[in-house]
Amino acid sequence: MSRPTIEDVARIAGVSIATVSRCLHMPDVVAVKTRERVLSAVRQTGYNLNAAAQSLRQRRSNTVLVMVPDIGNTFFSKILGGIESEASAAGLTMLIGDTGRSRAREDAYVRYLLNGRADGALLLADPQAAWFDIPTRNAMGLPPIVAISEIGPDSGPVTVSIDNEGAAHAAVSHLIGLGHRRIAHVAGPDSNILTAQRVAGYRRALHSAGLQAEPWLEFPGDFGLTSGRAAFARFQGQDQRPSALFFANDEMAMGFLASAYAAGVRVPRDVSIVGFDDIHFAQSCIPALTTIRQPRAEMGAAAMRLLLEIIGGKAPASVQLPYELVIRDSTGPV
Amino acid sequence: MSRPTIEDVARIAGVSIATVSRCLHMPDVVAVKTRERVLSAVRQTGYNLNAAAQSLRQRRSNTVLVMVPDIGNTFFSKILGGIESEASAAGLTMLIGDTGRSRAREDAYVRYLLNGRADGALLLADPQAAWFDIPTRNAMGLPPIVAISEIGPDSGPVTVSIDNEGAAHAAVSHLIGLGHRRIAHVAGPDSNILTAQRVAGYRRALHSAGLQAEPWLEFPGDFGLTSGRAAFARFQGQDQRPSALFFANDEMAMGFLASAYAAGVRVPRDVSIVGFDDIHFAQSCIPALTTIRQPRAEMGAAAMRLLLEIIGGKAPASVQLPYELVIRDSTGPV
DNA sequence: TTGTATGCGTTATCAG
DNA sequence: CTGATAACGCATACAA
Repeated sequence: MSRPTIEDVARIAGVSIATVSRCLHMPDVVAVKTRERVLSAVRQTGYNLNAAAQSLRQRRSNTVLVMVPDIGNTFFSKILGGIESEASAAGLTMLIGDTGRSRAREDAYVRYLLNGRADGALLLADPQAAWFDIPTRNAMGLPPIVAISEIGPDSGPVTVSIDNEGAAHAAVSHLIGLGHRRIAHVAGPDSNILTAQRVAGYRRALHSAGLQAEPWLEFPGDFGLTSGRAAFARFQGQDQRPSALFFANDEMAMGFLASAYAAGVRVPRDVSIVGFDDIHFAQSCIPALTTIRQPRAEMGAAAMRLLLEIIGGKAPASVQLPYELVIRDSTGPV
Repeated sequence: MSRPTIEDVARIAGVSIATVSRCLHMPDVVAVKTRERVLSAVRQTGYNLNAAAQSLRQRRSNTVLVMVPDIGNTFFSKILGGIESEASAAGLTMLIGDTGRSRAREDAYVRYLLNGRADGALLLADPQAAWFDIPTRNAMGLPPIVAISEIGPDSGPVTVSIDNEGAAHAAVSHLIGLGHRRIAHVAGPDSNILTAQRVAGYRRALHSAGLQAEPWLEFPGDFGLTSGRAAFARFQGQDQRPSALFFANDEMAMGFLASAYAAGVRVPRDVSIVGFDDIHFAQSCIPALTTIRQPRAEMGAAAMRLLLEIIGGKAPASVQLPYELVIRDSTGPV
């Protein structure tokens, strides 16, 4: 048997479909007795609104799509929490699409958006394609997009971010303040816009202290555990070992910590470590990780609010939120 | 300006809307010249299908909804990967809904499903409500649901899981084999069905070895880092300290490890630790964590395949997948 | 190979 | 307060 429609309900309640619809959306405009009859018919049939029909008629879906590059990356979870709370407060359902940084999957979600299944989107990563060009989008009346964090300042879309360069500067300055002079940086992947910003902050901090930025102190990385382990191997192989390392994210720092521990290199006695992000596990690293906290829930919430404004016809400006240096046990004096 | 419709395309291409539709869905049935005219008109207008209209007409949405209890829990990411690959192979878009184990949010996603916005759902957690009662659902022609892992055997829905009791038994037997006799278990939350299964396996393993299951060796927990730390506090406060602990998940084990390290208690020298799940960070714990690996990608893929079968009208049986005891460095002889 | 016409289930407008 | 009816944009059966 097939799904009951509004018509089935109407017939059973002995009213017109218009009245049923009103009972569902503006209950107080219909007579109490009628309303009761209708609602009872709704229960009796197990009726549910057909979203496709509703959405076709109303020209909106009451859904936001959040495109995430990698759900497995714990960094994103709290952002999602912030988004969700704002979204549901506005009566929207938040749906997450995991692009896996794959072009094909990203395309699939973009199509989803273009097909009108979401009223707008939040983008948590550098898009693989340039489909999001804002002027074009707006001209065509397409659903708006707000980007979070991993996006360049000139990319077009409205953005929520922190001052990545400043944060990197603060992290490295903390190490310098502890007396470190030979400080390495383990960078993110070249393809990621954040990488350049954090490298720039690292270099600027060195310069501010009258230090040279040495190429051999800039380690490659890809945000993964393994590249943290690789960084340790490289660290250990060097004649002039750095006394401190600043990592472009926490996960790489954790990989380094694991390798260091196994090799008998102690943190912070032998080397100081600073991460970036303050992910959930940073507090339970051994030792607990000094890192840059991004206000993730706030970032998500702010982005969602921006999106709602845009949907509402306004044209808000991008937002920059404050970061925080969280000093734990992985950093110490030289 | 508003979104172009199929009619705009038809007008510009000088054909009927039926032909446009055919160009999009059955291109080879339309003359090459016509097709070219149409596709060019599509490009020119920037036309995109209206999913609501299509879905209303076709009575399906080509979408699967995956309900996750907590996106921040790294355990779920690989499951999602497995689901995604099967889903996209079948031409379906995978959408993730994060219920946050909240009844209200779960309801929102269930409504989403009931409203026909997804053709089926995958449930990665114990539902908060009993809305998923299968016989009722099928009778009403509602979208099918397949559950993964965290669900009781009699709950109704088709399920993909591992033998949790057997896995717990294997973990504890491993400890017993190493000579441990006083073995504690840090359990999951009572509300979670897995908790009882793993406790049962723990007890059975003790009994098999002629040991008593002592209530004071069963620690409460909630799957969070903090309850792992609490377990350490309790462990340290005991007169007769266990020589080994089996945790109902890796995250709690990690919390324990961090506290133990800080207190100078060494693993596995002073105490052996076994986790459950083999999450991403398990290999980078200090020391690397012995744990039970669940074939997460496979579980996701299997669940998706089951769902597709059900959507296709079949009535497949539940599936149980093999687990694996991964022995790393956190367990050693007494 | 193409066009015409109908209906998918709602919401909103307009009368009554 | 309630009912009839016209879109919404598309896919498809049927006719040409």
